Amino acid sequence: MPRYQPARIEPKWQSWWQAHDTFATPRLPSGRKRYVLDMFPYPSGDGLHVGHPEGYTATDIVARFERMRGTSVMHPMGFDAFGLPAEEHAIRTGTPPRESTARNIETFRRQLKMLGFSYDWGRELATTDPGYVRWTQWIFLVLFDTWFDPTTGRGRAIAELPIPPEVSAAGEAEVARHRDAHRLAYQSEAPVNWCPALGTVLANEEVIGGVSERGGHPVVRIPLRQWMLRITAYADRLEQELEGVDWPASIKKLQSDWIGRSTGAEVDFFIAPPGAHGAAFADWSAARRGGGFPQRPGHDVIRVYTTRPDTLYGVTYLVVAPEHPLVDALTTAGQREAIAAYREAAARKSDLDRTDLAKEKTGVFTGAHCIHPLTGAPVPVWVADYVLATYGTGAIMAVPAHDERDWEFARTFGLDVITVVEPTGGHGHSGTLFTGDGRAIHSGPYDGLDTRTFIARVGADLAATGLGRPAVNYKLRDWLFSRQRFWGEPFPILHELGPDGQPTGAIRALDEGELPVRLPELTDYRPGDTPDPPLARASDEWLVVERDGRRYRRETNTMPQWAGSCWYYLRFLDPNNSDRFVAADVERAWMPVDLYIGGAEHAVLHLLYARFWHKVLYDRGHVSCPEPFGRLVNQGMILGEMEFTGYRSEKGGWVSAEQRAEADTPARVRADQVEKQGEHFVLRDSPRTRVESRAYKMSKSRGNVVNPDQVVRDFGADSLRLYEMFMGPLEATKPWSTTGVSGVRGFLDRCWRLVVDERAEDPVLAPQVVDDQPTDDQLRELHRTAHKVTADIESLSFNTAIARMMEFVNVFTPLDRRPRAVLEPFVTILAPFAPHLAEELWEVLGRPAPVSLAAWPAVDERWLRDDVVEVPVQVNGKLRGRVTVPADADTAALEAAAAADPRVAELLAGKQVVKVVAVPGRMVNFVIR
RNA sequence: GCCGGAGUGGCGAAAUGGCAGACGCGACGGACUCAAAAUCCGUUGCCCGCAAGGGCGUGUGGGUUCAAGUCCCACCUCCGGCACCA
Repeated sequence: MPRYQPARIEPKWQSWWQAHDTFATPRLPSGRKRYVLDMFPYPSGDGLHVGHPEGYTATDIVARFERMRGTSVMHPMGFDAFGLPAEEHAIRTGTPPRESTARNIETFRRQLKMLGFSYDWGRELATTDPGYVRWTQWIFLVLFDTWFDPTTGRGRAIAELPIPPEVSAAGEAEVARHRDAHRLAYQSEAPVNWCPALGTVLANEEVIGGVSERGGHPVVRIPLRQWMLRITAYADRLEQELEGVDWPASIKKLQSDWIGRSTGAEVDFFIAPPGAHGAAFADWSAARRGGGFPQRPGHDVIRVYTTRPDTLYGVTYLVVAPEHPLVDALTTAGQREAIAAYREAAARKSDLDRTDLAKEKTGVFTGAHCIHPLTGAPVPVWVADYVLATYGTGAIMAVPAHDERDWEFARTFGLDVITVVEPTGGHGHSGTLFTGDGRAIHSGPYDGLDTRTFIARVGADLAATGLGRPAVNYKLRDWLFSRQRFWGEPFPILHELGPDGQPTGAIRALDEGELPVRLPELTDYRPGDTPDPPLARASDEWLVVERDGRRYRRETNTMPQWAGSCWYYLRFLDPNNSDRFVAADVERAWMPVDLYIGGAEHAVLHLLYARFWHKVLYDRGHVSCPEPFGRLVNQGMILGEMEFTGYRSEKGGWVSAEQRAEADTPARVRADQVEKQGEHFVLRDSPRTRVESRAYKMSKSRGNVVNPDQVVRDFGADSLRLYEMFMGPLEATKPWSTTGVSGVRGFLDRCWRLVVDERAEDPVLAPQVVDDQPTDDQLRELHRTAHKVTADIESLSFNTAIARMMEFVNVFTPLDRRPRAVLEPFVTILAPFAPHLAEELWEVLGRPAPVSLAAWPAVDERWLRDDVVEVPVQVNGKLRGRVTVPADADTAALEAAAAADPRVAELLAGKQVVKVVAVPGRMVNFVIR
């Protein structure tokens, strides 16, 4: 019976922990605190994937380790439960999303408990809980009540927004409009991918080649009223405050690139009226000289944004985006038809397709010209979709000699190229592409200036003459925050209805006390014929409300899935608080998160959105720190098992992998049918046939998905945990290997036999476990293991920590007398990694449960030092011998001992020793001639 | 195209500029067994050699250094991300 049986001991200790509330966290920490957080999962219908336990085991080891060291540990888990799959399942089957979500959560919870994670389950939450939604909506109201004050760089209450006199003079409604236009949560008409055939709005990634991914129906981009969050106001802080957080440099860079700050200038180009434009331009420039550069461009100019105002003299044409508001006004009669056709084609393409077709530039001449602000020369205006309406001003000045895109466009359409920058130290050939910095030529008064000086000077000159101004732009766009979907948080917003039952355009926020706004009961989740969200079909009972004698219609969009995950780390601290989203003292005591582990797929969006919300809450005084996440680590992906793939021709014969043709079909080859030959694997029976070897991402279609339930059944939860940590570095991508799991299981079996008598009927101590005083060597082994494992957990190097424990077991397994005084501390070291086994061994050793809260062994430095060390002796850098010397032997002693080694002496005989390098405790090298 | 990351035994991997391959898998040999499994012990980078020993070896080519998997330069391959942001 007492073989190591995870199926018996794992459920036993899971129930014990649950019954004893072993991992319950107090409201406030005492002493040192650690907030150890996992990115919570979306509870999909497929259940847990082996990728989940990787990060979860890593944090669990850290949490358990810290607890054993007396740290107050916050280690919660919950579910990111709103989202599309549940809704699509509902459309297919009619099951309400709330039901399928509840079922999926149950599965996830069971699986997470089965793996023995030490979460405080009393803090579990789901983003779909009404008690959670309430506060998500409350935070939305905070965003709605906040404007960004550029003078202080902070968000402030909307009541503090200065109202210009002309606005207050225009009346109450105008003041409201002014406020609405400055809120961090605002409405705008943004283009969306609308698929009439499917009756739904699609995400960009659901549109391929202008048609829907599912069904291949045409998709058009239509403007639709949307909720936006003004994340761009925080762009600078989101970028700059990355400096203070302990994140991988690559993730910081990813975020910084995503924010994409660029500096340059905006310049206005006067639109030449047909006919005599000279005089009009002169008047216009004179007016600008006096009046300055207007805040918003009038209808008489095209405003462009450029990062290279030093190339102004090289402008040969302008381009406006197809959606640019002035296109109609610009287009001449002769070009009207061509422009209309072009714009319609552009509307059919998603942003993704536009960029996909990057090779071939397209565009149409509008027939209009602008006047170059510095030279007065006419410049043709084109419409082309290589210019994005959503970036900068939606219009550019084209400098084909110094911009690759403009260069390609100009070559396609035979437009002029004027060289105005030449590389410093050489002269560029006129009419070629040069995008680097250099020295100005053909640039009037600026000739000879280097690029940087030119940019500064022309910026000042443009500002002085009212023709332009320095400007900053971001790739980051405001966050499109509404979805035309059912399964998300409703907005706590009402739209006022006029006497005719139509919206007046006025909106009002619900009071805090009215939250949460619950989702209405619907029987049908299907999309309709219009882009109206499903909630628009709710009964009037839900939809229409009266407040203060006025009628309102509820907002029928819902929030995107990101909303719930933007602040869950705060709610975990105080999940049942019904007065506040988190109590202030609790927040101050636990925040920020000390260790945050999750997949790299959230490197940009989730982390950026959460940081944005956090900063707004910080500005408004609701949280105490500006950044939510201190140390961030991305676990790597776990791939399927390594596969060998051969190729067969149509006739059925093998084709070597490097010669395969399109028509050849791949075939799985078993590992025992191949062998390595040089760089490649070949078929054993046909050594000239190469086969491909690699591991693939796990996917249902490939059939290489590993199911954690199955692994637990076959090997136990502790084996799964330990294997995932032993596979390699946490952050690396690594292939699954079933034999690897069984190897780790073998180690746990050996741990078991180290302590337990396998031949006895009951779990009793092995006869080898004795009360002997441990020897010095045994203590050395123990303390070194403890020392190494401690350091490795702190650096998240779990694979080497486990290797060290294996060495320990290898040392003690052959011993007939194993001192309890060494085994007991070892069991505590094992506990964070294989907690169920450790609890069972602890019990067999007769110690009071739980080992999970036992003290982590103290390391005695004394046992880390060696008395004697063996150092390598090199001659000319080649290893020629080893000598054993006292650990504290100095350079001279070391050199003498090395020279005395017979083999070394032989090699040195008759040679001239040019130099000796002796590093105490490490090595000796004789350089001879 | 741009930006990351990675290339080390048959495989997963380890290695503050100082003995390359710890640890695990696999393989081979041995003990136990009627036998097998399990377990325990041993061997295992490649080549030459009976051995002692020697040579080669961390994607490729150069460089720095007494000493390079590790630092520098150039290149190749694979993986991931971004992709007309003016």
